[in-house]
Order: sequence, then structure tokens, then C-alpha cells
Amino acid sequence: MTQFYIKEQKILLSVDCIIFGFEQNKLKVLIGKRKMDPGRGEWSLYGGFVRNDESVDDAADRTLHELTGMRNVYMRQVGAFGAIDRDPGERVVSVAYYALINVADYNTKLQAEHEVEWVDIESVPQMFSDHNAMILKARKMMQQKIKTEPISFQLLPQLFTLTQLQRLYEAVNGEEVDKRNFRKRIKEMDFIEKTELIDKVTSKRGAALYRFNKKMYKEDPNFKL
Amino acid sequence: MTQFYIKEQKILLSVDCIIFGFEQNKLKVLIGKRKMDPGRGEWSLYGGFVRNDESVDDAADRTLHELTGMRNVYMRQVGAFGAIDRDPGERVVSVAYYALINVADYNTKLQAEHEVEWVDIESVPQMFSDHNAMILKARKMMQQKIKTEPISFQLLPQLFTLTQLQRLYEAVNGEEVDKRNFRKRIKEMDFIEKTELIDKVTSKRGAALYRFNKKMYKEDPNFKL
DNA sequence: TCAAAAGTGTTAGATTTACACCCATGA
DNA sequence: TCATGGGTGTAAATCTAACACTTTTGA
Repeated sequence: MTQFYIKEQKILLSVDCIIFGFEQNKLKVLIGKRKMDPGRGEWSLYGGFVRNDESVDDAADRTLHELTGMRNVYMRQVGAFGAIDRDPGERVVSVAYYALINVADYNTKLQAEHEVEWVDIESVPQMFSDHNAMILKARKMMQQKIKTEPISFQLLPQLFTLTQLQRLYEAVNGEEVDKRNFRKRIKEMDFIEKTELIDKVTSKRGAALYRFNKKMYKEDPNFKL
Repeated sequence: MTQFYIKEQKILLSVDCIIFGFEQNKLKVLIGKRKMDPGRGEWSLYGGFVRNDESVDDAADRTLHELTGMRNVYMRQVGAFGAIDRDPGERVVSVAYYALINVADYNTKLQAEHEVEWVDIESVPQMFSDHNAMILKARKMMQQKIKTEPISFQLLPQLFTLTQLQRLYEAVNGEEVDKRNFRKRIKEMDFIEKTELIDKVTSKRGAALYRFNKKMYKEDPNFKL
């Protein structure tokens, strides 16, 4: 292949994944202790280098798959982090992505293998490099997104109760909402449909289970929270 | 320096600038004909490669300065564009930034030298590589931003009339707004202050000139449009 | 029988939208 | 004198926010 940009400097490019999950009414992030030098032992996001034969998005997918075994996960780019000395080892520019997964779908064997754990978004420890900034920005973007797009269902099981959904919103936004007003708004969205099924786990009385109807949403994508 | 990530592949990294301006009641973007192969002659954003001794943000600043001679310009990252074959020459990942400048501040000599021109955001031609996508995303992000932060003043002269400000909003959002309602909202923001000066250029009667008071804004940053 | 979560409507207040005419001036 | 852009208020409609009690059932 002809080389067009011969004089230019190449740079190491990585991706870092901010993996969000929802558990015990808390928004959580998946982090682990870094297993390579420099920075071995520090809390870190899971990441990887971008190869020449893959797009940056694909590198993020591959990295997420490596860690979780999951495919077709909802992922969005957070942005490029490019300070010269952000990585103490060498000059590395990193593109951060956030992913939303249903915690229950995450293979605990893989989790144990990689020694990663869920930590509450409200109490993320000090992390390697600029990973705290990445998490902060990812969370802000996700908060923005969840207001206008039905991404919450990525964090829940297929069937969920309205209380679960409400707790999720509260965890994401960091503030409580009124139950009746919340349910009123949900009722207006036809693509959040009530099933005949009842959840008897979280309450004695039992709560109706709901489901996100993707097809219906596409016909009438009016989401507003 | 110790090399930590020896086996990893390095990649060419560039920045591209989406430079927005406001002229004749239209939102415009600064573009030019590409002056290098491959793609010579195609419409293109102005860009440059990221060097190893500068942050990605700094590379964007440098690139913008190269083109416009301007410093301390409002710039925000749009995101990384990383498809493998996005550049027909070689594998290049690019980080896009949008910048807001006051068209009148732009040195016409530099503009002529670089042979760039302002084109209406509503009629951007087909562009090199993925530059159309970059412009689209930049515009969306800017539209979002202008609702909650006082960035409009970056696109206007220091002194401006309310009609100018209104036309700017209309151009950015692509739809007209009601004059009285618009002015009502402006009046609530004390940091948009009326001066004693009168603009006699755009109307016979003359229109009051306003100014953005940054200090006042910092004391009470309540911006909402 | 009681603790715990599910479920359900109304009203006041705030915000948003629609809308039309007079003013000042230069050409 | 008239064409052009500047400037101003009100009322209806919509949206948002606050608020409390009954139901079911397992322990």
C-alpha cells in the first residue's frame, strides 16, 4: 500500500470500557485491579489496544467481549482522552466507551477469572490514570441519554417491575422521584407493556411485570422522562 | 524511556476542526478543497496530525491557530472517528472538534491564503472521508449545548442586538422562534445586559446593543433557552 | 395481625405558547 | 409618506409537582 502520510508520528491508541450495571437499587461500574506495569494493582477500567485491522468501535466491542463474553451490548463512545502523560508508561491516547449490561446476564465465572467487581457509582475509588474522569463523563452522558432514549431496559432483565424501573432512574440521576408521577408517565408509553406475569420475589403482594416492546417503540418512538 | 507496551500497534491520529460561524443570519462552517493526496480537490474540514509531544486537545488548538491565527477559541470535542478505511490513504483515526468563532474576527488574509470558505450548514456539499458525519454530529452537540450554556456569544461580536441573537438561535436550531417570547426569556437573564449603545446599521430606528457579562454569569449561571 | 411493597387521582402552581399593534427613522 | 425592523403584554393551554390512602399477602 502506498504510504501517504510518511512523515507523521504514530501513537498508541487504546479503548477503555465503563461498564454500567444495576444491582440492589444502585448504579454500579465494573472495575478491577490493574494487572500490568506501570500502575499494577491500582483500580482500573478494563481496556485494550486498538489494532490496525479493526475500527475503534470494534476494538471496544472486542474488549468488552473479552471481559464479559457478551455480544451486541449497548455501547456508546464517551470521547477521546489525549493528555500527553495520561498513561505513566508511554504516550497512549484512549477512547472511552460506556456499556450497559444486565448484571444477571454476566457470567460469574468470567467475572471471577478477570477479578473484576461491581462498585457503586457513588463510591468509586481513586483509579489509575484518568479513569475517574472517564467514569464521570460517561455517567453524565448516560444521564443525558436516559432522558430521551429507552436505554434503561439494557440494564434490567427482560421482565421488570415498575418499582425496579423507578429505582433505576433514581440511581442514575441520584435523586428520588415521586411514585405516582413516575407511573403516570410510564403509562403514556405504550411500548412499556404490562404482562400477565407477577413478580413475587420482591413483595408479598406481588408486582406486575413489564416488558419493553422494541417493535412498538420503533413505530412510535416517544420517550420522555 | 522504558517501553511498556512494546507489542502494540501504533496508529496515525489526526484532529479535524468543524469551525462554526454566524453570518447573514445563517450558521456556517468553514471548509476548503483538500490540498493533498489522496482526495485532493475534495471538500474537506481543516485538520492535522497529532504529534507525540502534544495532547490531542492541544493538537486541535494548534490546528485551529494554524488556520485562523486565533487563540483561546471555544472548542469542544465531538468524538473519535475510527473506521478502518475512513481515510483512503492510510489508517488514520481522527478526533473531531468543533470551534465557535466570530466571523468578523477572522483575518481575511489568512482565509484567502488557506482558500477556505464559509458554507451554509444547511447546504454542506459532499465531503472527503467521513467529514459529513463529523459536521452532523458537531452540529447536534452544539445544538444541545446552546440550550444550557451561553456559548452563542462566541459566535457574535461583543455587542449585538437581540434580533441578531434571536436569528442565531433560529439558525442553530433550524426553526423560527417567537420574538416576544424570546425577549421575555432574555430579560430574565441578568448577565445579558443592555448597553447605552444603539446599532444603526441594521435598522433605521436603531436597536439597543447588548453585551454578555461573563462575571455576572459566573455569579448566577442560570442559562436556559 | 401486621409489616412491606403495590397500586391508584386530583389539584394548584408554574411554564409555555400563541398572538397584534405602535414606534422611530431614513430613503 | 411609507417601508423596515424595533419594541412591548396578556390570556389560554399545557405541563409539572405535590400529596395519602387502600390493597394484598407472607411471616
